[in-house]
Amino acid sequence: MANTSYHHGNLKQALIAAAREQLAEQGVASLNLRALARGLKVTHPAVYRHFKDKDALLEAVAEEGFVELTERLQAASVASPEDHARGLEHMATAYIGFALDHPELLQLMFVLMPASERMQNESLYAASKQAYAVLLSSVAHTDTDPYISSAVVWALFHGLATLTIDKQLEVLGDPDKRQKVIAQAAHVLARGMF
Amino acid sequence: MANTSYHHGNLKQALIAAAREQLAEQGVASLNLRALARGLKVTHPAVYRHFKDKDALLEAVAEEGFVELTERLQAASVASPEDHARGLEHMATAYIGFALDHPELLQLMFVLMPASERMQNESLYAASKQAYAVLLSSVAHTDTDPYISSAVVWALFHGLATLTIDKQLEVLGDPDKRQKVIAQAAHVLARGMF
DNA sequence: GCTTGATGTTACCAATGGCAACACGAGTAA
DNA sequence: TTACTCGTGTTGCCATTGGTAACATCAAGC
Repeated sequence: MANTSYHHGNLKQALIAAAREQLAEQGVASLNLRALARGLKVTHPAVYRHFKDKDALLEAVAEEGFVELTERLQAASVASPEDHARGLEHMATAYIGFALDHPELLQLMFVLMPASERMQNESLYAASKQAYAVLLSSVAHTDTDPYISSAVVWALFHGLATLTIDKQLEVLGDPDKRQKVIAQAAHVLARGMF
Repeated sequence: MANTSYHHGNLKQALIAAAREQLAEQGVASLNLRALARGLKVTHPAVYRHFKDKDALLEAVAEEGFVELTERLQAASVASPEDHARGLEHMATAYIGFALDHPELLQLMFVLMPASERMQNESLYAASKQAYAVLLSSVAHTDTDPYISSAVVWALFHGLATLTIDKQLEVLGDPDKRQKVIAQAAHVLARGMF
């Protein structure tokens, strides 16, 4: 369809893409539907033909985030299938790399939406489950309860990622030291669990 | 001063307290100045006599949060000064306890405000530093660079706390299993670092 | 060509953060 | 006592934003 016509043609996907852009550039606080619509040469109520409300659009964005996070974790986990310690480091690096590339998106995925809300959106919930599944399989060979181990791994990764975003620790600002922290984290996990 | 008079008497503190309440009960999304003011029998522009804007009020709330978190961590860290592994477990329990008691507050403290903004508020920044200092001192005796070690510890604690809030992991929903995860986390840290 | 359904537009509303001008009232000095 | 002043609260207003309802337009099938 030509975008010169009355109808946009692919407004739904365009909205998600535009939302990701504005999210990355201006943060979630200043993300508003009217600006999105304006950017797409459309009036703002048009959004409601494709999304129930603002949250629904954000959920679609978050879902894309989980898909991408899953891909990165997957790629990292198959990189060194033998060496578990190194595998953990690769996954940690992947997780934090995602956080560095898409800080606002990660916040949206985890914080902006209460988990209860996330679970009511079937496809979003499925996407988040898939990301978790990668981590779960990475500790499947451990002695201890994999659910407990995976919680520890996930928490450490997630904590590193969020602290990196928040710039809470100066250490994580310097890429060199950041990698040392990641290595240390992977080391600690490996020594503590395997 | 009597609260029957034209002037409220202690509006600033009352606002902070009311904000904490509304934060805990309804979440940050629906926290609005007009409702706060209404609850205190005051019109909403009165808020601006005590806080530059909404963010300034939220920063004051966050600061109280950091003070309380610091107290809890401090209490936990002095509980078993000899046994480092047990000390870590106590601190983790304290951190997650705080997250369970004040989930929305913790999110406000870390997520709602970009770190850059936090650092521009001197007393808020100082309060957050103090919380970190407790953790830093808890790994001071380690061989490895304390800044790197503390980053790992902080990340693991923070990750556990945020995942608990998000109810991301079912494991963390059951108090019994939650304690197992905490124990495992402390165990991993202790084995990996000491 | 006419109808129908999907998609966009126009016109509106309520809630909210914030600003400006004014009002009150307690303390101070004459 | 009177008058001045400053801190604090109020009234009235505005712009932005999410959301709804009624109408308009286009594409596709009959």
